[in-house]
Amino acid sequence: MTQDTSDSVRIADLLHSAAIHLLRRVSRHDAASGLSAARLSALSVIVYADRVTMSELAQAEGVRLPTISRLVDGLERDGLVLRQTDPSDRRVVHLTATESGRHLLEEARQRRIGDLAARIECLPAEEQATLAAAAEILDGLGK
Amino acid sequence: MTQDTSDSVRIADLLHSAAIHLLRRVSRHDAASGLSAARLSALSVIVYADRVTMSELAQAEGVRLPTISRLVDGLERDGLVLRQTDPSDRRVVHLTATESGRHLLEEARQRRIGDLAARIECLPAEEQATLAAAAEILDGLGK
DNA sequence: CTCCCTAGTTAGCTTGGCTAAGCAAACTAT
DNA sequence: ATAGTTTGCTTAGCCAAGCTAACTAGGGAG
Repeated sequence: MTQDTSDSVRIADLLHSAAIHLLRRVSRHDAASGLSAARLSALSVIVYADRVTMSELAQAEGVRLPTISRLVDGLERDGLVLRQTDPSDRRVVHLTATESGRHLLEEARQRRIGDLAARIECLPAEEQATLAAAAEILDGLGK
Repeated sequence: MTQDTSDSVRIADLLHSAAIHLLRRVSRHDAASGLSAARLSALSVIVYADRVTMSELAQAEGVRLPTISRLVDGLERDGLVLRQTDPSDRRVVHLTATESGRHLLEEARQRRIGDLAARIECLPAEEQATLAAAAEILDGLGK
């Protein structure tokens, strides 16, 4: 029982630090996109959700509505996303990525994933399997 | 060969998204520290490195020197870190955390790890082992 | 001593975070 | 209906955090 707790704390610690290092590493390529970290992250949510409201995006980014509003101003000005007011409830604004937004994000994603995949490819098959299994478990953990 | 590549891309993709979700989740507790994300992250580097120069910190954070300089101004003003010029090369500034800085960081870390550990603890032992193994592999991957 | 390089800081800008206040659309209730 | 409330977003105004360019000061090479 006490053992269970200290084990999970140890694992949590390792995973936490691994996640930090992983993201620090892959995000070094993001500058090539020409977008700031905040905009790239918001664009990513919009692209993968296909359609989100301002409020949903704010919550996903862990940021307040006014922050998102200005961030989207920038993305819209750059032609990466579109605002569309919902006809059935004219208070809500839906966001969708433009073709150019999707394209830009896909390139950024490939740079990140490519870096990581190249290093994973050098691992023995067994370790690759462990990583894949762990990723699935973590996915479930997020509820 | 082609299979190897597409496998590692698939795994990279899963891990990347798992890392993002993991950090988004645990960082929700950071507001309780009273520090901004940038300051908390810088403090964490200083505490774990024990002693770093401004340049080292800038590189670790993926940010330019002037940004770090002002960030450290804030941390110093809050009594969380100390600047000390190196006597053997008076151009370089070493940073160390104060007791209060270390304490604040430790609390923030516990909030993050505690959240994660609690969820890991609910997993079957086998899945916990997989996570632990994966974390070790990822650690090695960062070189 | 002169020149240049390196480490940090300062200045001035833009972007990204916040709260408070505003506004219009959609509810609720009398 | 219409008065009041709630909801979703925007605007305004503040401060922190990012950048580049320009400066200061210490070290090293000649």
